[in-house]
Amino acid sequence: MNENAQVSRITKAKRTDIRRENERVILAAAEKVFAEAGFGGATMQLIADMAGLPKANLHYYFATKEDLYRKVVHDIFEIWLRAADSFDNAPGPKEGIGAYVDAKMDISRRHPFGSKVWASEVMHGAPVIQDYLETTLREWTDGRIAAIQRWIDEGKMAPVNPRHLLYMLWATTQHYADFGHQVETLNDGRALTDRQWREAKDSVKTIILRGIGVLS
Amino acid sequence: MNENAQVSRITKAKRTDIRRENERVILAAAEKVFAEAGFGGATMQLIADMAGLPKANLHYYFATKEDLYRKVVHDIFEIWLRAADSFDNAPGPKEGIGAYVDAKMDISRRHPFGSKVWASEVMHGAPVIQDYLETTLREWTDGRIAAIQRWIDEGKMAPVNPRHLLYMLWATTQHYADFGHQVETLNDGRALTDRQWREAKDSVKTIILRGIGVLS
DNA sequence: CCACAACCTGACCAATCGGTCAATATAATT
DNA sequence: AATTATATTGACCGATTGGTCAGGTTGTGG
Repeated sequence: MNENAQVSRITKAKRTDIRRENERVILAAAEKVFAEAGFGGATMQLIADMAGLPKANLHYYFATKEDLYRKVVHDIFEIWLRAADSFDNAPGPKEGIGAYVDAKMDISRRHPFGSKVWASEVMHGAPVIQDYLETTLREWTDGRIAAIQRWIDEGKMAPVNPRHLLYMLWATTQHYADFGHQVETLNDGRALTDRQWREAKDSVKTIILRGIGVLS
Repeated sequence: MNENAQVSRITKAKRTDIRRENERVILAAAEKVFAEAGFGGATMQLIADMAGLPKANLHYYFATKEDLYRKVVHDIFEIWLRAADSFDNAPGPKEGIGAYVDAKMDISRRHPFGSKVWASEVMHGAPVIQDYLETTLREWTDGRIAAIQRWIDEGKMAPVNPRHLLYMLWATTQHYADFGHQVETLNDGRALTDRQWREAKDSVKTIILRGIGVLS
């Protein structure tokens, strides 16, 4: 019985793995195709080919193209939000904003497809994640604005408009993902090296931190 | 004969006007639809409806969907490049970069659709304007980098990486167009007022100019 | 007024799309 | 070994797409 239970657990895990692995492969392929072709330009056939599965199999795991897309957008939003943790529990703007830039730049480098999908979604009027913008993002933004305002009130940084500072952080860090192709083209068609990514990070942090008066 | 010539000139101008006016209407509709739906999601029928013309009429003026798209992208690129003039003939970084931010922010406000089409095009790997990136944009960028470097060498601004400063300028100013929907949602769903646009401009300029050491 | 060119458009077409389904194969349970 | 649940897939379908075209209308120069 013990043996049976053991086998049962193993094989049960195997079936779970099939589903999880296939969903993972499909989501990865979808993220890339949606990023490169947009929602309208992406086809289930293209995603299926990239995932190495028959198209009908995709519909077994994700009922519709929109369901699949929604999952992709949701996943990148989770990653995006998690980067916010760098902001919290920071003693001051230098550490908090510095760490946030680092985290967002790392996301741009490691999840360029997801970043593009998110950008594309917002650019087209956020048809499927409008509620996220109005609830979660709204609350997150209000919280950070309050934190920045507190730093200003405590004299830890120059009095700048916290909202526009946030927008500047988002825009600048996302640029390296969303406009990565342009950045690469202007870099002789080559992807940025480790050293170049470090220089980009440092440049962004230097200008912004000095811009808010926490660097000489 | 004089009368005939006069009439001829008028009527000839009228025919030219028909073409020019229809092309204008079609391009305006196309810019909006491409921006809101992406190239793949846009349909000739939707553009035709928005332009108030039969679909077949669109194909009379623009042979294919891609031709139409190409023209839209080309037009916004021209506007984008023209904003660069603000950069030139400036005595120093404070005036040059300040004027550039102003110009780019005005473009984001007045041509939000075009900005989105451009962003979308680059995000999807610049399938139709790759040559622009490699030639015109490349030369423009190299020129401005040299100009910024000259300012640095002359001690007119802090020594920052000119390339990443440029990227920051592009990203930040474009953000208000490309992510305009997000900005609007976080502004209680209302478009920015004149006053808010002015505040955005001032915030961006203050942070960046202080960031490069030309403001106390 | 005539002849020619430019402009307009409803009807149509092949291709492709997202999605369905019945039949089959594989894995898990008893 | 039999049964059930899950996973797989080729073939198919209605709907929509970009694009075509023949036949019409309108404007233009002689």
